Amino acid sequence: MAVSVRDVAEAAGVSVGTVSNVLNRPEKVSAATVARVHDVIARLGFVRNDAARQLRAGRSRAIGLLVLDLRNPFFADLARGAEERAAEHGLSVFVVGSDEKPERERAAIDLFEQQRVFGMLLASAGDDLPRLRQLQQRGIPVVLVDRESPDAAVPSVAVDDVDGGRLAGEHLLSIGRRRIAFVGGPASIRQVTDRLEGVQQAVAAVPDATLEFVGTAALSVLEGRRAAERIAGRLASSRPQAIFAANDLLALGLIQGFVMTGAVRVPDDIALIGYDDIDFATAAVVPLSSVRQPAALIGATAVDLLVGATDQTGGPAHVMFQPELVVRASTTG
Amino acid sequence: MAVSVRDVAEAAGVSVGTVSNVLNRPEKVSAATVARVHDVIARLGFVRNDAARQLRAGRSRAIGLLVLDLRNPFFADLARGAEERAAEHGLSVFVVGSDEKPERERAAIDLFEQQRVFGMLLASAGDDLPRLRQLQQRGIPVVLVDRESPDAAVPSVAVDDVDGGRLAGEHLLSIGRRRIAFVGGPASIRQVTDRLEGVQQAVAAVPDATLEFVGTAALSVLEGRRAAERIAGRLASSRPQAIFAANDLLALGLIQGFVMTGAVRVPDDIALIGYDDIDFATAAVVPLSSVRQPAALIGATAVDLLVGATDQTGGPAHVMFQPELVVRASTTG
DNA sequence: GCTAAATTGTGAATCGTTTCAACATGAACG
DNA sequence: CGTTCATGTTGAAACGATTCACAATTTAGC
Repeated sequence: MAVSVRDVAEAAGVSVGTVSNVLNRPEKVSAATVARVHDVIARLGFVRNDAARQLRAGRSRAIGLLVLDLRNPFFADLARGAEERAAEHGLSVFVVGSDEKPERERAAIDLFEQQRVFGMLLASAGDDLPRLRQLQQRGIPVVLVDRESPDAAVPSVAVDDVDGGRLAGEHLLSIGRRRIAFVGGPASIRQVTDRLEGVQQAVAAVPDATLEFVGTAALSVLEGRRAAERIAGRLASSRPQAIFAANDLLALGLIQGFVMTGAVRVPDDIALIGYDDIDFATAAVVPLSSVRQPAALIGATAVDLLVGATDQTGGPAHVMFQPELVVRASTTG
Repeated sequence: MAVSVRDVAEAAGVSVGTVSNVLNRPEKVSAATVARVHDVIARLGFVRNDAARQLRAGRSRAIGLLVLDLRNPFFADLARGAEERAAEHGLSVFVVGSDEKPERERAAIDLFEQQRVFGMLLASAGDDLPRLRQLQQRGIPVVLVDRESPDAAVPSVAVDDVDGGRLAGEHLLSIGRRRIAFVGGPASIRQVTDRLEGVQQAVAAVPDATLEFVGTAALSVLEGRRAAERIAGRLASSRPQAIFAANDLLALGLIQGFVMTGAVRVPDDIALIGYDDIDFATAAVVPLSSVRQPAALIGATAVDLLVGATDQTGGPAHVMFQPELVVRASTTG
């Protein structure tokens, strides 16, 4: 059906080896032959078959990127950063979202392995250390993204989420709030537990401050709205004075919910801070305070680590970025 | 290096053909052999090589999905809808963003072709009809997404953008505004021109109404903010009374810009409506009116068309959804 | 004019899986 | 006992690009 190197070779009156050389090492072939072969390629509409190249080469020219949630702008930015950097290395990126589900995560990693990807960037919850070691042993480089490596042998690029959580907590305390609530979940997600730990530390340092945990089923706008309804449904006196949401999607959902019920004013009744500083945080009803992470840079750096990890033989690298507090109206009051 | 069927066959004392049968048609193999082979597979850590399967099969089990902008939640939703439906068919989806750049679009399509994807879903600007015909001729099914097919032979699933534009325009006129502005661009993007055409029709139907075109370099939050600054910088009397933004990202940027400059109140001074009805529209400073498109459904339907297009031999299908007006505070006044 | 060296080009082997015609083996039947 | 059938299993061919040792041709050097 499709045109192959063999067809091209025949039509151009050369051997398949020469066609391959024209494609991959044109300097090894006389100018006249290169031109002739290219003519035939254009005329016949020859398109290289990646599967065959890859089979021969042993690995693919694509990177597998697994993210927690494609709909979260933070991960979209991260993916774009990775894509851009990968393109500079002549690689492409295969993005898959796990939707926070461990089984989808496993399925994606299996798929990547079957595809013999160049390497994997894992920005999802998974704690399957043995699996990661196994992948490395099988020669597939892995970089953990947006999460600190639990194992020194696995390179990682992350932002210090505990520190970010502390930053958020300290900020809420600094504006005089004492009854703090952390809204987030499920606890299987590392980012959630780290950020919670950070705010716990901050709260523990102030004698009369308390921390409440409000669980959610996911890190989505919808779940935020639900949490808001639950909180607004309580007696005003038992509501928290400030909320730290595990990410901006939740935080925006919370604002939405509070506005809809009308019972809670932000920041007067409850101050609110999110995490990630996505574009939409600025445009919210009440512009949202947040903890910023350099999403695109994280993605780009992860690709660099992956490429470096295969080139040089130095030990695995661990890059850690510092989160940055961004104060807006939702915590100004 | 890696374990192959040959290794498995040898270790299990069977032929490679039998190993393949165990993997693909276990009912053809005796239960004892199936069990033995599976044991060996687990022990040796055998992982199928997709490249080899694909080379043999002639095509990949992955769908290529090209979108205009990965960071736009509308496309993220669309991608998720496609991914989910594809999974039901045992297919995976390779999502690539073109960032509105024709050359990146071409590169992505070339990549898909080299990968011998199962089919392509194109939700990007491209008007390269000959290329599409060529792909079809070469046996690669193509479905145009979120854009009406300019060629009956190419199946498509879309929302009537002209109608959506008219809906938005009529709504702005119905609340008494007469000096309307359309903010969007570049004009190379079909969605932009279609929506513009729709609002033009609506405006043309009302004698004293006028339409102004305010161009942007991209459909992003940042570009929306810039446009807002330009508009807010004019004399109040020469500003439009209502704005229809080509999508919600732009609209949210406009709101952000207007709030920052403080010179323009929404909707009192300028009413504002966007397009796509992304999740964040509800949570905006001023909840944003919008024109809703069933993003996930569009993605899922596109996959169905692709799968159907290869199965049955009926003519190419064209699915058209109707957009829906969603009125919120940004146009209530 | 002859040899050594450089330049071009060749073609068979290879990657790992699937397919399929052919072959055992054993059971069922008359 | 010989034939037919069903059930399991085999092994070689194919998919298409790349590689690499080798061959053919040209150029350079003396």
